[in-house]
Amino acid sequence: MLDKSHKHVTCSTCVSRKISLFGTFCEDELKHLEENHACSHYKKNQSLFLESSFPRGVYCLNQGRVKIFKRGDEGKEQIIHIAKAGEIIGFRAMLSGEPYNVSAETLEESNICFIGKDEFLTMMDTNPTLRNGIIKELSKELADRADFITNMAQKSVRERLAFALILLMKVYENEPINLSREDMANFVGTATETLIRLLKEFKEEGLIEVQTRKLIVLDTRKLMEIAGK
Amino acid sequence: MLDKSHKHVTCSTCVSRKISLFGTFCEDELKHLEENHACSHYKKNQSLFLESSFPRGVYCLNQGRVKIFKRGDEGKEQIIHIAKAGEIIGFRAMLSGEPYNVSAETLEESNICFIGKDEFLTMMDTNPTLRNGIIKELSKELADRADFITNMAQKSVRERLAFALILLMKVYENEPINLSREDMANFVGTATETLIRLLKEFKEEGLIEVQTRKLIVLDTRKLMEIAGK
DNA sequence: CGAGCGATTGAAAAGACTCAACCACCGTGG
DNA sequence: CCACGGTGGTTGAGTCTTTTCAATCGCTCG
Repeated sequence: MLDKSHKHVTCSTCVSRKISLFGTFCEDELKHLEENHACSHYKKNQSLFLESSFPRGVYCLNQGRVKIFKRGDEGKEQIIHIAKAGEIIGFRAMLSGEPYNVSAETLEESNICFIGKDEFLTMMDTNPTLRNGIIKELSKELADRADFITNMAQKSVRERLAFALILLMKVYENEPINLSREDMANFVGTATETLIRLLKEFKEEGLIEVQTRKLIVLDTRKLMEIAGK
Repeated sequence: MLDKSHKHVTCSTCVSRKISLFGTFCEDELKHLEENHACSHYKKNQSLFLESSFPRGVYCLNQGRVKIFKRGDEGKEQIIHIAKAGEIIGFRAMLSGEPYNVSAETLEESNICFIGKDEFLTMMDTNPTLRNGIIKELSKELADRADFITNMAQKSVRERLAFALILLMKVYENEPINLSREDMANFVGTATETLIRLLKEFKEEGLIEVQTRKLIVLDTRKLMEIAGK
């Protein structure tokens, strides 16, 4: 595993380059970024940052998946988002000037680069495209969260699970969805037992296929119907 | 009411000036803004914009209160936010480049100024303070919504109501909270009947005082305890 | 004064949660 | 190589919260 932890990804070839906010960087900017970031390997279930601590920079997820969550009163996690390769993590708190409001933890082995606060803010100041990209990103997420709130408030657990599975398909792209039942329950916002019972129903209805932890969606259309609008 | 509708508020004296994102504007900017906005009077329950329509500018709430909400599958409203005097409304969708994801409607008579899209975007481009203020605002709201989601997912209706009342105290400042039971239920995310029963409990416990529609919080501390962290 | 809408109450049903027990798989150490 | 322990997954039963539906009340506005 040590060799993996030293795996070096140049910013020019990094996935985030293609997908993310850094997509429009020119050669010079890339070179600069290259020199000012630290890439490291994370094991499964490693923490990137904790709620209420102070941001020192942003994380660029090159490979792997990361859950963004918040703990409720009784310590139960509510997963707000699951980030996949190419996403930049943790810039919201940094831009708000407040401590983190959520925690982030890897769901699997991951390669993640760290870009310091000053570095990132300077880039934002000097690169209007990046800046606008970030503003757009923030606004879109705000819209997503309004949807999330409405779903939570008005949909049944069954509907929310169907919705969550559709979201998870995008997170896992062509791979099977691979999440612990507890994490999945904490994403849907329900008890683990309830989640398991509903997965069983979906399986019996032929909507999904389950192998232990792994889960494949068979009938997206039907799931969408269940999920509602 | 016609005279009211012609009430003219200069940008220099507008409440939004003091509170909002425009707080740092210099004389020139204010003069410019003054010339390029349209101020109008809204009656109660008038719509500012509808979900899925396209933004043409932003609204500056000078006087009154506005609910920002989204309709779920069955048409039930989920209130995401209640804006009070001084807030700027509707810039998220404008910045995301997508149609509105929520609707906005006055809860009472209001004075609201409209600033066109180009106008607003130009201001953002030329005024870094405004720009940073907006970025900060977006980030903070994102954090608030993560809290909102977690509350919805994990708290009981009773806890959520307590929490909502505390938020509403801030929205209504020193005035009594004045919302229809239905709106309040749609803010808390519950059925109207459930909301009414819980309000009755709170009244019996001496936490609030109720006069028909109007509601005064008597024991904030206790409510906070009920609301939890 | 009457219509109508919002507020309120009651009763029953449904959905989801909790708790407790049990199972199955996996890696470890003997 | 196998027994062991532990974690995560699963099931069942009972309980509680919340919703739903139906009916009533009461105020306000024509």
